[in-house]
Amino acid sequence: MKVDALSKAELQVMAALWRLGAGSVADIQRELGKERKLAYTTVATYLTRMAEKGAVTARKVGRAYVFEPSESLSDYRKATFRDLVARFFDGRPTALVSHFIETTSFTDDELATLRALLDDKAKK
Amino acid sequence: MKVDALSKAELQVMAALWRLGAGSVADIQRELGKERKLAYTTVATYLTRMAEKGAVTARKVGRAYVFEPSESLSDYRKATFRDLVARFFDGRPTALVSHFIETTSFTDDELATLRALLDDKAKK
DNA sequence: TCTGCTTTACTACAAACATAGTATAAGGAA
DNA sequence: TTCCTTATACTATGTTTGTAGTAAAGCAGA
Repeated sequence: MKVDALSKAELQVMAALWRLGAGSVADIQRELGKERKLAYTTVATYLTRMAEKGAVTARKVGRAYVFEPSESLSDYRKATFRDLVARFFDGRPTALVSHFIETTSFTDDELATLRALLDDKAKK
Repeated sequence: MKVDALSKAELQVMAALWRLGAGSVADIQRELGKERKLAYTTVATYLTRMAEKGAVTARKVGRAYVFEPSESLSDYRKATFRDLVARFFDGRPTALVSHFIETTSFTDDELATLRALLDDKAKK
């Protein structure tokens, strides 16, 4: 938990892990390789640190460890946005929604979709 | 600019500065004091670093320097959310709004307000 | 069994960060 | 002018981060 205790580089590793679901150092390095080129041992170092911090869990599978995120991406996202809403919108999600509605330009389709969502909400 | 190049501690100083608009080391230390207790010289060190990074500007007023944010809170907020939208919602603000509408529970009043906002948008 | 890969363990090291002390200068009170 | 009080400048130190190398251990093929 407490994923925002991760450094930038660690977060990127975490992102790769979220994409994979789970994986070994080699898997993760491969997945990262698409955008970020890091030595195998560098990735291993990050993973070890992250395991110490409790951000990932490691279980031995045969010769190697398989790592897994301790927190799901959606939980992380939720926590991140809760923080942001707290910081910028006084903790009121409605304020955030208002802000974005006001400052975004939508297509007619998008407007319709959003309205439908609100109607749904109202019905319940 | 480029406020996300600030470290956590520096960001807190920045937040205090945004609240104040502008202030001397002493002012900022006082403002920070409410949540965060830091030595005067520590605050001064941060401010100096931040000035080097260009995140704040310093002008000598009498004996002391008065610091001022180089980027407004609202610009910072804008940039922050643009990043977040990019990371979590594939760059589509609409997706963010949808997400929040779906996951937030609104009062009737709030729903009405949001709907009114959408109507406004539609009219334009 | 010997030889390679694969993988972990341990170590390294420079840069950035968090935090603050000391020294010194400058302005105001006495 | 002498002495406080502020304020800045410079220095310091422990920690975290970013990045990776080396050594050693285990298993797989020849």
